[in-house]
Amino acid sequence: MKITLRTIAEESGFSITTVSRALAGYDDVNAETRQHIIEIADRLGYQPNLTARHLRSQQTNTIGMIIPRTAHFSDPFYMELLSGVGREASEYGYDLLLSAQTRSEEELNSYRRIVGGSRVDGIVLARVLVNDPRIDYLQRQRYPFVVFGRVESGECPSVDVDGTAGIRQVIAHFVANGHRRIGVIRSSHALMFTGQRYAGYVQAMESLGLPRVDAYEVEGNLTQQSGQDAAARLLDLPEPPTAILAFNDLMALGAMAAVQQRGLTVGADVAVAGFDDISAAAGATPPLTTVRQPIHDIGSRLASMLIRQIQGQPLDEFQVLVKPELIIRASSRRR
Amino acid sequence: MKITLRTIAEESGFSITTVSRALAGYDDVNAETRQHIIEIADRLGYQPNLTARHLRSQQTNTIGMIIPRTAHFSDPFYMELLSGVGREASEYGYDLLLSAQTRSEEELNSYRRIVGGSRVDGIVLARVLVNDPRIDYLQRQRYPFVVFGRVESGECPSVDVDGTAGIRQVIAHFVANGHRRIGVIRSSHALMFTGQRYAGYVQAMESLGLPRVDAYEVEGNLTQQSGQDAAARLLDLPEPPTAILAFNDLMALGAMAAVQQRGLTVGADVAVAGFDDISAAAGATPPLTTVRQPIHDIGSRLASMLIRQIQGQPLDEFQVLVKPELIIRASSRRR
DNA sequence: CACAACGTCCAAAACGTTTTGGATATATAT
DNA sequence: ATATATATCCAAAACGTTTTGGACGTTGTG
Repeated sequence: MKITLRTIAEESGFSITTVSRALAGYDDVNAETRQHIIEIADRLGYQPNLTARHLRSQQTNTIGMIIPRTAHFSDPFYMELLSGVGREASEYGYDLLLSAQTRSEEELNSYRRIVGGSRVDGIVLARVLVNDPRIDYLQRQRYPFVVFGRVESGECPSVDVDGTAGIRQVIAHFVANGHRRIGVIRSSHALMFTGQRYAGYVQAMESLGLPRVDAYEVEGNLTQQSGQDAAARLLDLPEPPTAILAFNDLMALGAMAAVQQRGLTVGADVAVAGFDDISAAAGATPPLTTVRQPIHDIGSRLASMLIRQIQGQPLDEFQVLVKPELIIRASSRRR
Repeated sequence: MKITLRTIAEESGFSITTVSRALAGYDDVNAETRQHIIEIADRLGYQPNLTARHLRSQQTNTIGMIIPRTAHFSDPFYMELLSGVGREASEYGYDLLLSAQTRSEEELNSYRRIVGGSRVDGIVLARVLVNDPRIDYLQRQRYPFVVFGRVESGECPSVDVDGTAGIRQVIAHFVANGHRRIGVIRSSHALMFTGQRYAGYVQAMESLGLPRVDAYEVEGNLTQQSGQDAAARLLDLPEPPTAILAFNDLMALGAMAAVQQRGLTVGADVAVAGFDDISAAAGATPPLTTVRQPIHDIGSRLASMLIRQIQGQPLDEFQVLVKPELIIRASSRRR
């Protein structure tokens, strides 16, 4: 049988109100009464019904994250982000509600359902699109949210990594190692960060006086398989690139596989670099050169920004820009 | 302003009841009326308040997972499990509530809070302890739950991997490769699976006629660092083992680091093997020999068992035992 | 003595749903 | 004509909590 406030009220002879207030620590209840009530609550193992509390108080002490189906649930990027968000949320006593999409067209519906349904107090958004309907929606609803990435229009709290600077460093590193034919596996231009990283590529090539060859530019969808396919196309060119830069690590790992499949040696024959520094990057064979974004820390940061916002506290920084760090490993070093 | 059933009721001139029933698809509402109500609901962008619905219907369409603080939130084991559970839950239209512990003594309190507070409809449990208070609690509460692992007493739906058989295979593999001095980095005996894996070790050593040396047996706490420390102790012995078996991959990776730190070559000088086959295992240098448990699939399986149980459907299998597979990679191959 | 202040308590409303048990009017069967 | 079935609707209760606004008796102050 469920133990509710009513049970304790009946057991103790006081009203539901008094029981509630006694347990909540209000000071308009006699010390003895409180003692008595607490004792009964403990004995019966009372646990407040959180759903009822949430309904009444209109907040859930929960933050939400929606994982797009396109990203396959086990995408390490999301996993690391999740881990950072979850860790920090727990620090504030918040739970984390995860919702995964079955179909990507329905992604916005998920937001409507969760947000409109007051399931959570705020939302963490990642992988922003160029005209992201989710952001429009959340802004119109005046719903608390934070963004991993940059948002063109309007103000919203965000943490972003300077992808332009990151990619410039990679190209400079390639060129310093004597590479001139540089292939790039970029992501879809629908994604916000693609533009930034692509700008880094363009700037670096121009400032280093290298021509951009159309055939050296291919697109992947951020998965390892797509990286492998894209790299295969590059390597099949009559004059293939000697260095390949992928816009994320997963695609870079795929590219390494493609290189190795052709009997070439990553590093010696073809340099490969990625972006993210997911944990698999350091462990790869050979270890992958990459631009580190501290995803876990960014997740924590986002969670704390979101929760402060929910609680109406002022944010010390509104839009944070993190400098990424180039991590040079064997995948881009000539022997 | 919040759009509720009341708003639509006022706007349409019908009662809250009728609006609710119209939207829910009951057939005791006139077709025209329903049309009208749906039209208004769409126009206003009505989203049912899920908290209220949950309170009234006494179910949340959510399953829970509590991540112990001891496991560091980003433990790849939990991440893969999570990914499997989340994927399958979304297939059934369930969300996933994650709660992380700030302090491990409070873990049981978390269960009390979430379960007693009716926050979720059921719970997935992992890393079972030998006399696990969580299981006692959930059984007493008659709360739906499923377990990754084995439970000594009582019946509860579970999926487990035959750790005994897995470890036996590893030892047999070591011995077939000529190893006789085998070190083992085991986990705490407080964990249920430790007993099973340890039994595999004992059985294999006995059946192969090898003596068990106390000094070759050390304990770690499943983290990479502890594996490294434990392996260091083994390697510092006057007659160090030539093969090291860790009870999970993270510790095995730590052990590889310890071996390499001493200037020895993993595989050639010291063989290393782990258990789990987390994704980092294949990518490690050298790739790690390990016993694969299909964690992601097990997660999916658990989620579907749990949800069927919640929905009162019969389970086709109550206690599933998965045969693990030995994956031989370079970390245990002599050159 | 009157009045205010204080300490302790509680009934009722509210949060937004879903479900129960009819009410009412119309159509059909006897 | 009456009785019965059917179609459509709704008021009220319920889920379990928190908060509001005040009741009531006691104590202190002038």
